Amino acid sequence: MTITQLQYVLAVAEYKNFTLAAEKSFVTQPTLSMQIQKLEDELDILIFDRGKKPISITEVGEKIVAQAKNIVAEAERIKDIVDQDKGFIGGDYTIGIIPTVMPTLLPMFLNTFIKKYPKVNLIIKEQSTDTLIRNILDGHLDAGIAATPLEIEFIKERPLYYEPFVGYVPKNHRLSEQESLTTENLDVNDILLLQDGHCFRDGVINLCKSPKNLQKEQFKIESGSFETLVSLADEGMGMTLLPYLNTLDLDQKKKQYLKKFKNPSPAREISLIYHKSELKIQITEALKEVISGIVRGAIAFQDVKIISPLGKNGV
Amino acid sequence: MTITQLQYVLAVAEYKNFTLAAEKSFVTQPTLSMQIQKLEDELDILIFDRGKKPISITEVGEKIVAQAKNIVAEAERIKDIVDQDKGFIGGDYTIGIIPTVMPTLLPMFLNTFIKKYPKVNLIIKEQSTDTLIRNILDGHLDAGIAATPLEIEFIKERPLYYEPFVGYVPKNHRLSEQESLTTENLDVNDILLLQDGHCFRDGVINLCKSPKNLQKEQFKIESGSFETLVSLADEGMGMTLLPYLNTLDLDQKKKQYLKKFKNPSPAREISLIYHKSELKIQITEALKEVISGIVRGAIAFQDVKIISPLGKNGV
DNA sequence: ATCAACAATAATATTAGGCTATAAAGCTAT
DNA sequence: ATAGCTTTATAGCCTAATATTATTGTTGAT
Repeated sequence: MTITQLQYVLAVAEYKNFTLAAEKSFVTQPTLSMQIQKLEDELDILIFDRGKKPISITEVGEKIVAQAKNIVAEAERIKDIVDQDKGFIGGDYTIGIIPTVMPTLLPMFLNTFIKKYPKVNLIIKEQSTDTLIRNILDGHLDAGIAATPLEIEFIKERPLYYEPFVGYVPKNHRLSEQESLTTENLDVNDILLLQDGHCFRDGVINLCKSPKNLQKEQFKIESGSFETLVSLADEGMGMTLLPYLNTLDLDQKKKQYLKKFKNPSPAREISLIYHKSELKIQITEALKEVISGIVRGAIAFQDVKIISPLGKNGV
Repeated sequence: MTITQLQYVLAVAEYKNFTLAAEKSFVTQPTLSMQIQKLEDELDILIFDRGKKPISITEVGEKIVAQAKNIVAEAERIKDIVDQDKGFIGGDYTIGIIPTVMPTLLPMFLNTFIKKYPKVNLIIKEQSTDTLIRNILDGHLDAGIAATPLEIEFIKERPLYYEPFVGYVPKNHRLSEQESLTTENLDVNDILLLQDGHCFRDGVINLCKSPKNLQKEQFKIESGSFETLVSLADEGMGMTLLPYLNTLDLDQKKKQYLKKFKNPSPAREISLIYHKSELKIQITEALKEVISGIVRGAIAFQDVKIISPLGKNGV
C-alpha cells in the first residue's frame, strides 16, 4: 500500500470514472487502473464496483475511501511542517467567500495579501455558506469566509470583524421620519430580502421580532444583489437592510436614506473558517492577520449584538 | 514520500541507530539509509543529526516523526477495516498485564481465547501500570489490563470486573477475633505491602484511613509477590491484603485466616485499556468479550467501593 | 448493428527499491 | 598516533514496481 495508490482511490471515488480520475492525477488510465487493482489485490477486497455506470463504491470501499482521506491529509501535513520550519508561505490555497461579503471584502485585502505573500497562489471562489462548509469538510477548500457562528463539527471559526446592519429607508416610508432604527420597528414583511440561500437573508429574518410571521404575500420580490434591493426600495417597494460595508459605495444621494440602529446595533460576525485539522495553517494564519489588520481600520469598533446567520434548515 | 520511508524514519527515531533500525525493519542498513536520505532530499531538510552519538533528531525531525506516527497508524487501520469487513480476527496482538493480575487472570482466559481466535498471535507482557501506559501511548502495546480508573488522555478504559480486597489476618493478630473487616480497622503501618511500583500497593495505601501516616519504620518488609506477604504474615509480621482472585489458590489451612470486608467492600476495578485510536479494535473487542464472559462466572457480583490505584506520583 | 465511451490487458520502457561489497568517518583503547 | 571497532555513506548491480503506448473487450445508446 502506498500513498500514491490511496490518492488514486480518492480520485476515482471523487470522479466515479477511471479515465477522468487518471487525467486529474496526471497519469494515464491504465496506470491508475493497475495501481488500484494492486491495492485491491493486496487487501483482497473490491473497492469499486465497475459493473455499474457510473462506477459505484463498495461498502468496504466507502470505509477505505474515508480512511484514505485521513491518511492523505495527514501525509500532506508533512509538507506543512517543513514549510512552517522554513518559514515558507506558499503553494496553492483555495478559499470560498459568501456572495454578500465577496465584493466588499475581497478588494480590501487581496492586493495586500498577494504582495505580502507572493508565493501563495490564491484561488478564490464565491459560494453560499452551505456549499462552502461541504467543501471545507471534504477538503476542496482550504478556508472560507462566512457569517458565523455556525458551530459545525470539525470546523474552526476565527472572527475577523463585526459588521453592523444598516437600514435603507426611502422617502415616504413608514419609518423615514425616525432618527434611528430599533429591532422592534422592523416588520419582516416590509423588508426587501435577498433570495433564498443567502445567509444574510436568514440573518435579517432572525433579527426581526417575530420571524414566524413571514407571510406568503401576493407578490414577493427577492434578489441576489443589494443594488437591486436598494433600487426597489427607491421605487417604494419597502425598506431593506444592508451590511455596513455595502453602504460605503452607495452614491451620495442614496446615503441620506441610510439609518443606523440604536446601540447595540444588530451585526453579523464574519469569520475565517477552516477544517480543524489545520492543514496549511501557516497560510490560514497569514490570511487572518492580513484581513484583520485591514478591517480594524475600516470598521470602527461599536457596541453590537450578533445575529445568527442560520436559517430554519440549519445552515 | 512513501509510507515505507516514514516507517524507516520511525525505526531510526526509536532505536537511534541506523543499523539496528534496519535490522528491526528487515532490510539492510544501506537500504534504510538511502530511503531516509531520499525523504530528507525530497523535503529538503534534515531529520536526523548523524553528527552525534547516539544519533539525535533535529527540531523539524521531531515534528516529522510525530506526524509520521500518525500517518503510519492511520495507514495500518486500513487493514483493520478490511479485516472487520471480512469478519477476520487475526494477526499479532500484544497485550501488557500488571503483575498482580497476570498469574490469576491469564490462566482463566488464555486457553479459551486462543481456541476461539486461533489466528490471533497473542504476545503477553508483564508490566507495571506506568510502563504499560507508555507502551500503549507509543503503540508498542495494543492493549493492557490494569487497575483503573486512570483517566489518561488518549487511553480508553473498559472495565472487566471488580475484585474485592480480602484481608489475610493471621492468628494472634490484633484483628483476628473480628468477624469481618472495615476500612476503619486498618492501620497502614501494620499491613505488609507489595514493593513500590505495584499499583495494588497504592490501592491499599489509599484505602487506609490516613495514608499520610505511612511511617518510615525501623524495618519495613516489602515484596513483589503475595505468596511472600502471606508467609511473612504467618510469621507474625502483620496482616496483609489480597485481591480476591489471589485468595482462591491458597491452601485450605491458610484460607481460615481470610477475612472479608463489610459491604461495600473495597475493591479494585480491573479494565482493559487501549489507545483511543482503536487500532485492531475487533481483536480488542473479542478479548474483552472473552474475559468478561469468563470473569462473570468467577466473581459473584457484590456491593463494592472502588479504590483508586493511583499513587502520589500520579501513576 | 454500429458507434462511442470506458475499463482491462499486453508489451515495453523507466524508475525505484532492494541487495552485496566497500569506503569513509568517528570512537576507543593501547 | 594508530589499530581496531562500530557505524553510516557510497557504488554498482539486480529485480520489482510503476509508468507508458497500443490494443482489446464491454457496455449502453442511437
